[in-house]
Amino acid sequence: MLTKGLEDYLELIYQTISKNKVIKAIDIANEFKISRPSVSEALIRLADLDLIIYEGRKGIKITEKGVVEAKKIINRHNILFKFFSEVLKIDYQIADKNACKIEHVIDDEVLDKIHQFSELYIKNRANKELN
Amino acid sequence: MLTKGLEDYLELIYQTISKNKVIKAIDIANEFKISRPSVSEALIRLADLDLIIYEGRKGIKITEKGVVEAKKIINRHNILFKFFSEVLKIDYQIADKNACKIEHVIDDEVLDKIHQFSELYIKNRANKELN
DNA sequence: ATTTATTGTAAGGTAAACCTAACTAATTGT
DNA sequence: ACAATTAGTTAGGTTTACCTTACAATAAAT
Repeated sequence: MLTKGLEDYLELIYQTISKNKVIKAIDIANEFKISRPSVSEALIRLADLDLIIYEGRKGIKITEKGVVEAKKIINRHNILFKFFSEVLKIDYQIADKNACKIEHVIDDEVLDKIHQFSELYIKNRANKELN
Repeated sequence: MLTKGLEDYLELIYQTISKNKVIKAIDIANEFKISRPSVSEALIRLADLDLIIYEGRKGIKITEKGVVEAKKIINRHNILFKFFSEVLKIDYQIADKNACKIEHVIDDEVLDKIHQFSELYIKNRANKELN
């Protein structure tokens, strides 16, 4: 299973590549304020798990499996972020920071309920405002 | 700062003592499925932080400071548990398990909002049912 | 084209939170 | 009372996720 750190790195890799940008090991080091050797190690681990293809300076590519995994993580993040910011009206930065921490520990069953609840709540609120 | 593990152990110590029961190192080991030496070490650490008074076989006592800290943790747990079980209608066991994990990472600001939201939501639902 | 700066790797270290095995002290059963 | 069991400690080991220092390879600047 993927650790919190690896999930974070994969998330950033996917998001960067999605924007047609290139991501390098040093970008991950800077983003998460960890050393270059630690990133090196983490990337090798992600490659061992077939989530990325890592060829050092030649670049970082994400695999099919990596995309699936990254999307799962981002989906968790987005559900939590939406609930925090739109339902609870929490400031974006704090909503994001907490989504980032909770996305690694919450069970799918709970996440699904939050998702359903959020959608319903936001829809109902919108209907109410029409009257 | 208290780590996840130490928070969990302190929580159990407080809850057990609150019920006028005696808690021993081995109870903590059994509850969390960790070894006796690991508990020994953790209790020394909690004592170093002035959260408990630990005298080996003579027993574990909780300090004023420990009570304050434990109550904070339990409060977080209860807020999350109530939200999960009463608002989201999640099964007790899963609600408890997730509260247990999230209580260690969530920010106070988010917790407060969840608390307010839960109370309001439950109250409104009760009023609706009266009509 | 060389020098300089940047990026990545290798080697080895640290701290946290666990572990096992072996020992000691205290409690319990007969 | 004393043997057996239980509880806690000591000593030393493992794993994970970091770190620093030093080096190698590539890219950029002059």
